[in-house]
Amino acid sequence: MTMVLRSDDMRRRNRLRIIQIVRRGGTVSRGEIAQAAALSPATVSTISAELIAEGVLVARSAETGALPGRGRPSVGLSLNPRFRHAVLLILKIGEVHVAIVDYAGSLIARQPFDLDMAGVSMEEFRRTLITEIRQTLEANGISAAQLGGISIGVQGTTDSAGLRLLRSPMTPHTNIPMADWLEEEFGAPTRLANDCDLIARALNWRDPERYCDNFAAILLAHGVGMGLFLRGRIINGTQSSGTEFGHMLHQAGGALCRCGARGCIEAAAGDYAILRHFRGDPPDLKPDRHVEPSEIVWIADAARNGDPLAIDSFAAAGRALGSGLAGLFALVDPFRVAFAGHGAAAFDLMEPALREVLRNSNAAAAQEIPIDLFVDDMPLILDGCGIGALAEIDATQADRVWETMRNG
Amino acid sequence: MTMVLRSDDMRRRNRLRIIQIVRRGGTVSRGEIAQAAALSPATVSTISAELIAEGVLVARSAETGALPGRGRPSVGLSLNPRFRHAVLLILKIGEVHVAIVDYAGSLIARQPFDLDMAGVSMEEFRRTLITEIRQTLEANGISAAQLGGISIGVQGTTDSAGLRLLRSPMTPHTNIPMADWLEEEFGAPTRLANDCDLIARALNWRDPERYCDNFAAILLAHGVGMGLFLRGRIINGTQSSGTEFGHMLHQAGGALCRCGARGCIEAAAGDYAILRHFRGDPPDLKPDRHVEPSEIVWIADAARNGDPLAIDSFAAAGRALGSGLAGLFALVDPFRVAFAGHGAAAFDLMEPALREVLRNSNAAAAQEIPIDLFVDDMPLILDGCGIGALAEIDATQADRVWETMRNG
DNA sequence: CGATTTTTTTTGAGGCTTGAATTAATAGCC
DNA sequence: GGCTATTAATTCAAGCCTCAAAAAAAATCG
Repeated sequence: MTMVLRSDDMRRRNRLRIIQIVRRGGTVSRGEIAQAAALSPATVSTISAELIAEGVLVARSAETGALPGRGRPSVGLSLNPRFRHAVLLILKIGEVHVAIVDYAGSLIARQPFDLDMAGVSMEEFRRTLITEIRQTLEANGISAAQLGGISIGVQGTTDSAGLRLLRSPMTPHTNIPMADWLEEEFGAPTRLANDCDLIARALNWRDPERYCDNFAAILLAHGVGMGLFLRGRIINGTQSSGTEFGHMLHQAGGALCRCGARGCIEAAAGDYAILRHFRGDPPDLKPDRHVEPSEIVWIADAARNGDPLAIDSFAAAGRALGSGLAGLFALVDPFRVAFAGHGAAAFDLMEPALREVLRNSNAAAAQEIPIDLFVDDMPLILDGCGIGALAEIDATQADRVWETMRNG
Repeated sequence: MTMVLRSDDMRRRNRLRIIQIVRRGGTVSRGEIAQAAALSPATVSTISAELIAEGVLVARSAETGALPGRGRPSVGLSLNPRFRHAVLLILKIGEVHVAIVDYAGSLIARQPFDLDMAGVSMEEFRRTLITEIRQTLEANGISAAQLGGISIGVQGTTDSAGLRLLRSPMTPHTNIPMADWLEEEFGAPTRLANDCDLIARALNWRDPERYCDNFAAILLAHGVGMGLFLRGRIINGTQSSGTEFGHMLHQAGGALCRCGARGCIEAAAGDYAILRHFRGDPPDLKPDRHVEPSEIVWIADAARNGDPLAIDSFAAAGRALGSGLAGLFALVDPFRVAFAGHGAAAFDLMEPALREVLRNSNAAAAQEIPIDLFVDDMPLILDGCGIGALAEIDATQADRVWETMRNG
């Protein structure tokens, strides 16, 4: 019979639920799963046997001893790290990181290499990516069959489906079909995501208590980006990914932004804006294409030593960020904010101005919002990228693989 | 056996799906339902028999003849209008509308009455509502058993759950537990919703093609509110309902708003703001508590006759609205906007300034957004309120009512 | 009036989940 | 060491649910 529709639907959901519980819990006994999933022990037993047979889960090999209890000891189930692997690709200005995570989420390889996307053709870019991924896979002995997916974190906007890089400060090329490239080459599902969204996802994964329903991750780097969660769901553009917080208007006719407009938040709070302000350059000076993070550190030091221009540079950045946040807080009430990226190292210099703007804003209680700092954004981006790739594989795996039912 | 968990879950979903298909389609045959729901005819037959036995659906009583085909004629199923009724309560400044809809969505009664919420105590307010609702129910012969729910549309913000009116321009009272009042009194589930959200919901219901994933409804009246859909879901505040578009900052240190802050969008685009501007009153003059819509019409006529101050009043309003929209468009890409309320009758006077602001904004293609006008907001609010109440009843009805299985 | 056509219902089978019973695996105690 | 108590996991029979196929129903057409 071909009845594979409604009934299997239930099974699919329960399989996925069990996988997710194990992913979240690390090592979980069947009984604990049953409780967490609100399923009967019988069902969990059946499904977990299936998942073990398919190689998705593994049962504890009888160590991890010293259990307190008296009766039959419970057997911990965990994700089989070797079931699948995912390739993570993090694109930054001038460099690319290739990483591999196993199915349990451990980073088993990470390889950065220089690549100036601005200076190469699309074809060259494509080939370089493929070569580097292939090399990393081979160096770690990952076969094509083991590759469950590729996840890419980028600066810039992608299409809604996460298949194309529409535009990015990293390159003058637009509408780059990166997912198609890699899916064709490696035969594994590939998705792009905005780096700020990945940071937000990583925070949500790492600390679901703190970063649950409503919060934003703001990346302070050369530009300014935001990943926004409202009511537990990530908010994206209607046509594209990412919320373009950095290009909301801060000041009409204000400083020149990388995007060509004037008065964007980024044009006051991005690295180049702080540097431009500190140098005393005119606000309509064309933004630098790249600023060494060390320069920002240097300006921050100057500010901490009392340099008035440096102090004012960061205050201006704080005001811009505050004004953008005030707008959002007016719209949807205040929420928790995490600042990430090397700019967060100078957040103490921006915070007074930012809080001042919030205090004077229309949103009640906006000045009270909790703010967290994560200076090193790379671990978060990798984390978020990995979570996304693995969740995708999990979803695939919810559909039962019939062929594994062959012999024994 | 008490096994009522997983298996029934599937049935519940399919019941709900069928009810929703009939609600959307009006009169639908079993075969059409099967196709729309991607269920087998057998399943639809079983479930619809159940629903008919429970009184949720009714089969066409064999008129509506003149079917073209040859074989057995299909039997149209439709919602049983008499299955349940819902009370709708629309609160406006100075007046309340009580309405009753039947289960099929027809408005079967509507009664406005004057009530100055600002001038009465909470207790008095409660009693008046209950009295009016009771009268309307009795006048239409609706028993308590037939009352499936109460839905309330309000200006102002409610809590996330839709149980309390947190604050509203209609009254100085705050945190009014309206849902508790009426649930206690009438024994029917009661929910509050912001009027702008209701307008957005109504548009989405009426024309799902046009108002589908991303759009906003902006209510132009004494104040300015917004109901926002992103990715097909309504966006609300993190602590409260409604997106407070009207209180986003338009101009730092600008005109005085009803909310006490300065420079809100509403303080330039609300009725009182237009009137204040036209009169030449200082922008920090305390806003009027009420402005007759006819005054706005009068000013609009003046503008159309060339009065420069009137023209400028509406231009200022258009600029404020444009600046708020530009901010949102920068954040999440441009989307379709519907303006509702009597202020929309003067939209032609605001549109040039609004489009001008968008044209100069950072959001690409923002000037191209389609804008629709709905001068009469009341039908939309009633519609949205009714849809919401009925959807709630549908969801309840998805759980099978066992007692109806008694005899025959 | 019977043949044809289209819709709906009935029937039997397969899947899924569940509570209860059963089996498995360990610690404690004499 | 052997027995009992205890807890975890599996097995089993039953109840739902959906589905495909067959049967029935209700028209039209010739």
